[in-house]
Amino acid sequence: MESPATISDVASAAGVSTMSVSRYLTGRRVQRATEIERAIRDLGYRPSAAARSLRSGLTGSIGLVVPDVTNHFFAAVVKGAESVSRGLGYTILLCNTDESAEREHEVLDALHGKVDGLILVPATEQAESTVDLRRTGVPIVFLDRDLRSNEAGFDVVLVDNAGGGRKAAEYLLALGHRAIGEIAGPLDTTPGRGRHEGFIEALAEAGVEIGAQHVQVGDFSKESGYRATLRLLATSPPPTAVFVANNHMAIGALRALHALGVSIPAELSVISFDDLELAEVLTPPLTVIARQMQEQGALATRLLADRLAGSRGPAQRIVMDTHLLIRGSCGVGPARQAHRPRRASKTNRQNSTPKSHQYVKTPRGDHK
Amino acid sequence: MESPATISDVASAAGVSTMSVSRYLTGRRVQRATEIERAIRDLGYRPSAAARSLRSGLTGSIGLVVPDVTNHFFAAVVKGAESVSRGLGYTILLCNTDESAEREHEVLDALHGKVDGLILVPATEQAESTVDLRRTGVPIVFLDRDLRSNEAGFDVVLVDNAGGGRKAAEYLLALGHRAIGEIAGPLDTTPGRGRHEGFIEALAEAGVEIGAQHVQVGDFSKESGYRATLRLLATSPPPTAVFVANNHMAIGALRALHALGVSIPAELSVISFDDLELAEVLTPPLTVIARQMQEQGALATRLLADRLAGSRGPAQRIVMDTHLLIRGSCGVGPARQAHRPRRASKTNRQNSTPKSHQYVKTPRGDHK
DNA sequence: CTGAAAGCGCTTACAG
DNA sequence: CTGAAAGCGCTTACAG
Repeated sequence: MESPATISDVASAAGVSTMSVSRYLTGRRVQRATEIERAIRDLGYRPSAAARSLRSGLTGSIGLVVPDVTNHFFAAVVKGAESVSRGLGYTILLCNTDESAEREHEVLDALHGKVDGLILVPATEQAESTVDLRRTGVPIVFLDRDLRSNEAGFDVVLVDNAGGGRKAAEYLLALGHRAIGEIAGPLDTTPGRGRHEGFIEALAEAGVEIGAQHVQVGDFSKESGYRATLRLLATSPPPTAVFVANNHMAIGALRALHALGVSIPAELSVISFDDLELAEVLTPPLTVIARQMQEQGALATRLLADRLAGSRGPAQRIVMDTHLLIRGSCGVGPARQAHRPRRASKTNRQNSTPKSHQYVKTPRGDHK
Repeated sequence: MESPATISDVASAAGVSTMSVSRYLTGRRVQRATEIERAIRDLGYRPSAAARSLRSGLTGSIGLVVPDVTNHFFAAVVKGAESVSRGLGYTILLCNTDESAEREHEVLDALHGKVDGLILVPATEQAESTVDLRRTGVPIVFLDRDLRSNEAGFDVVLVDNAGGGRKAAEYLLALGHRAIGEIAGPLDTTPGRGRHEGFIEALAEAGVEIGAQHVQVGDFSKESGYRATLRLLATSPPPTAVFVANNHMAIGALRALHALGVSIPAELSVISFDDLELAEVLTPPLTVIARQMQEQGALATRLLADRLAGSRGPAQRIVMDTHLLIRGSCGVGPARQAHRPRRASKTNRQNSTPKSHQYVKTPRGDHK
């Protein structure tokens, strides 16, 4: 394999200086444009990205750091970001942090000097990492999660977490639920805390108290959603409805409910934050708080690109809206079931929940 | 913001030459190691990736080109590749092609000079693109799809598509199905053709013919799976079982069946190639041909890394195994239903399918 | 409009 | 082990 042609090779072949070739490449007017063009084609010349980068200090790349691409939300974010960035001439360097601050640190290290800017879903809200981030020297846009103290003035593209949690609560309340559970995300993350607070606030405003044992905190993983569901069902009395704070925990919750043969919504109403790809073909179809996922990635990318293009001004804080997608996983609660009042049995504890709430393993998948 | 420290700054501060700093950075023995170390820390020195890249001709990055990250299979591949590559010190440049050869061309162009090697899921099998690929000059590993004429000797990491298609067919045959349909992928792609051929071959060996109208070809998208399902159900008589050749078309198929109120597996048995995240909580749980998805990305990355490390030798062709995951979406077919023989009504055409196969829209999600 | 010179920040030979 | 020089392939001023 012969070594690739350089700008000098092109210049010699075209009988001009390297400067003329450089000018031609950047679209400026040159005399011997045709000769240069032919030389480039004949030699198969491609400008060296490394040399350009060294000279200009620019890489033409954007770093995108997410917890986990296999989470459909982040996959959608990546797609939105990739689509916009390609349109603007940037390529995307993708990294997973697996929700680990340590990995995040490694990853930001590995990205140093390889990107002109960063879109980051921080693994932790701790301000400590801010110090590291300022050091990177490149513009950063936070996506979906903020830092606890964002004094550094980073741009952020969030979703209205509190509003989404509130919508979930209000919907369940309107259906007549009063014993309402929550599978919350980590309370030290923006979406975990925001969704939780909006949810709890709306319940409180309606005068509905949620027992401590009805708030089970997970870590946004499927496994934690599964375990939290088991814990929730073991309470006495168990809730008649549950809000699951993200898609992966919802998948875990659905697996647990399926394994236990809990009927949705007859025995438990379920609503999740973020839509699932198969939500509508589940039995029953899952009711969710949805949002525009790809658009969130696209927005963050446009914001970053503006900064890269020199836009100054105060840090932006974009909050995208959520919407309630009513499908079939939430049923009418006790407060609206006049003919079937719910009995609050104070005597029944732990292993002796009321018969109607006993979760027994029943065969599934054999009914039509 | 002051400009970042260079190797010269470190050298001055430590009272040595830039060469000693360079030596120190590459882990070789130096006299004033402690002084250099302190200077690096004090100045917050980070070597310039661009300068290193220009000098060494290496980028420390791998390009990963997939059709669509929001497809769970490719997301898993990305995760596997990212994990392995980070362990080896590479970062991942990710691009989507949206199954378009034109976009693939653009993307490969954008990646030129930014990566040391490429993991590519080619949008098309056409050999024509091979020419372009050789021009890139970097090692390439094909993932999941091969080129029609891979004379160029690229490494490939495939899954046993024909074997998977065969397993699906054999399972449906064993259940007693004889009127079997297929929603195939594009026949000019490796997985599309491979799965189709394995499937058809197994049916032929069993002496079961599949009518032309029972093979509906899609483009691997959800929408095409939806439409193909409608076409399949419009045949007369419709099949009693269907094999869907990928995950996204399976999602589309499930949506169509759900919309039409077709009961699975009573009216139609369904098996898909590639598992779905919610497969087990569907009603009924979906039976699939599964494979190790992340591992496929990881394998391709290791293979590429070996090449980048100088490994020569003939092109490798790794074929990963599939396995049948029996859940609940396939029922017993006519050949094993002695008490309920299936009537082959030659007189019924098109708009007059037998009553038992009339697909009427019925409400869903309200049954337990 | 054009070209000779300098330099972006490193590392690879080459002498000491 | 150490350092002065050269050069990777471009582009930014600077003269003509």
